[in-house]
Amino acid sequence: MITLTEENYIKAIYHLSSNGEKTVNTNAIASAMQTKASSVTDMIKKLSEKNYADYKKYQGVTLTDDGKRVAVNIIRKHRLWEVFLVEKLNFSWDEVHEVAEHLEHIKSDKLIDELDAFLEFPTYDPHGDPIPDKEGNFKHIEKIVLAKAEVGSAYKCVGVDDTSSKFLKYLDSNHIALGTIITVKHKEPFDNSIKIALENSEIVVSQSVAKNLYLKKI
Amino acid sequence: MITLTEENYIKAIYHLSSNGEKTVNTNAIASAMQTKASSVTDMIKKLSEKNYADYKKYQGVTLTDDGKRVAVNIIRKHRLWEVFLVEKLNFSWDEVHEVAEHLEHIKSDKLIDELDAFLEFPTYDPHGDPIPDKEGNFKHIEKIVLAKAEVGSAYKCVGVDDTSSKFLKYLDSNHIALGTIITVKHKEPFDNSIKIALENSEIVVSQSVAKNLYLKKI
DNA sequence: AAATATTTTTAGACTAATCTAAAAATATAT
DNA sequence: ATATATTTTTAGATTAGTCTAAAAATATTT
Ligand SMILES: [Mn+2]
Ligand SMILES: [Mn+2]
Ligand SMILES: [Mn+2]
Ligand SMILES: [Mn+2]
Repeated sequence: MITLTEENYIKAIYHLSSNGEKTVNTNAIASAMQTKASSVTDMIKKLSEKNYADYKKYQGVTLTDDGKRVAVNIIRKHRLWEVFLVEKLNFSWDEVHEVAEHLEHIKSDKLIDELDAFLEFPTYDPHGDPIPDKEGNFKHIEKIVLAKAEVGSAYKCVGVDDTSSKFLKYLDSNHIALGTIITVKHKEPFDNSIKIALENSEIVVSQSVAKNLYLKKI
Repeated sequence: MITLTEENYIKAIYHLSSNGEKTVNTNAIASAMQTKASSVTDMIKKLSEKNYADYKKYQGVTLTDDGKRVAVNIIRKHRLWEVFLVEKLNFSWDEVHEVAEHLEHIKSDKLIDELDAFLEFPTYDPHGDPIPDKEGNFKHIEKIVLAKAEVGSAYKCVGVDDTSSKFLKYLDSNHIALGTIITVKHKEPFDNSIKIALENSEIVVSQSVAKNLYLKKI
């Protein structure tokens, strides 16, 4: 039996290690989980005992194949529920994360497979993140961050790094959504702000915005 | 903050007291919750401190208005999710209970109100049980148990007492569902079995079946 | 290479929910 | 009314997850 808390730690480690590869520090996990390093040490010992993680004292932690499987499955559930909330229950993209954080822990294979079918097997969630299929496979989307885009080129908005309500509402109020076409007009060296052209307007976005918006060249 | 465990106890007390009226014993709760009496004592003390229950030592427990409100809200969520699972995700009525047992604890008013609307405000769940509305109101359905039905009369099947998978599958295999028309043919005094007529068949059901099937005279 | 700073782990304590075993209260039978 | 049985409560442990404070290991400066 795997507990809800273990699942959340495994998911955090997975995200911090960019897909289960590189080792993750205790402090990084503590800050991601909003807890203390001592709690993390206890938990990674447990995950290691249960064979979800490999861990050597003071050397950080990586997920085992079992651990990665668990992580990807929770991410699959999280993202499918997010699609459900937006597509069927009139949630906006800035409202779904918190609820999905809980729904992702409901344990029923039939539930999630039927939900997947009901939603017609979506491949991306409302934030542009790919949804793993039943076997855990998903394609890594080709994307760059706005901060690295080149002046003069046109891009399509395909995702966000920060999924906080604040950031998503900022995008809403500036008429930026997934699929929006953006042309980079000017990069200001002084503060790294960027002037971009949308369909009917030109706006200047700050460096923090530019680092959190994912684009694909078109 | 109310915990998942507290919610489950409150729901159990509500069901055992037939809608929060009469007092409920420690042992009854223990057996409903599949736990020990000593654990129940601890929990009802806590519920009492949090003002969800009234409790005097050795005298059993009743729910406060707050406790009843919590119970009805969980029941509303449980039954709405059951409808969702059957109507949208191809679950059968014997598969929904376990999953709904978990989904009922997801805390989001928007989620449940939008789900209610998405399902077009259903008034009964897949087992014939009424679904409380947002304010907690629901009508008590007029119904009798098959064991008390009169020979010669015709009834409509409107609910079940036992919602176990075993019983529901038994009904499926005998072509009895909500809405099925049943005519009582004979009551056997020897073992209290009952011969009933369905649309195209006559079957004999045992006393245990007769005590768990709810009917409405037509 | 030693001193200092940072990170990580340990030790010990706390809360929620559970358990077993024993004590206390209540109910039932003689 | 007394003895017996049943129910309920208490006392003391246990487990999961968390915390603070101190110790140990590792990393960074000088
Ligand atoms: Mn979560
Ligand atoms: Mn998402
Ligand atoms: Mn439950
Ligand atoms: Mn039901």
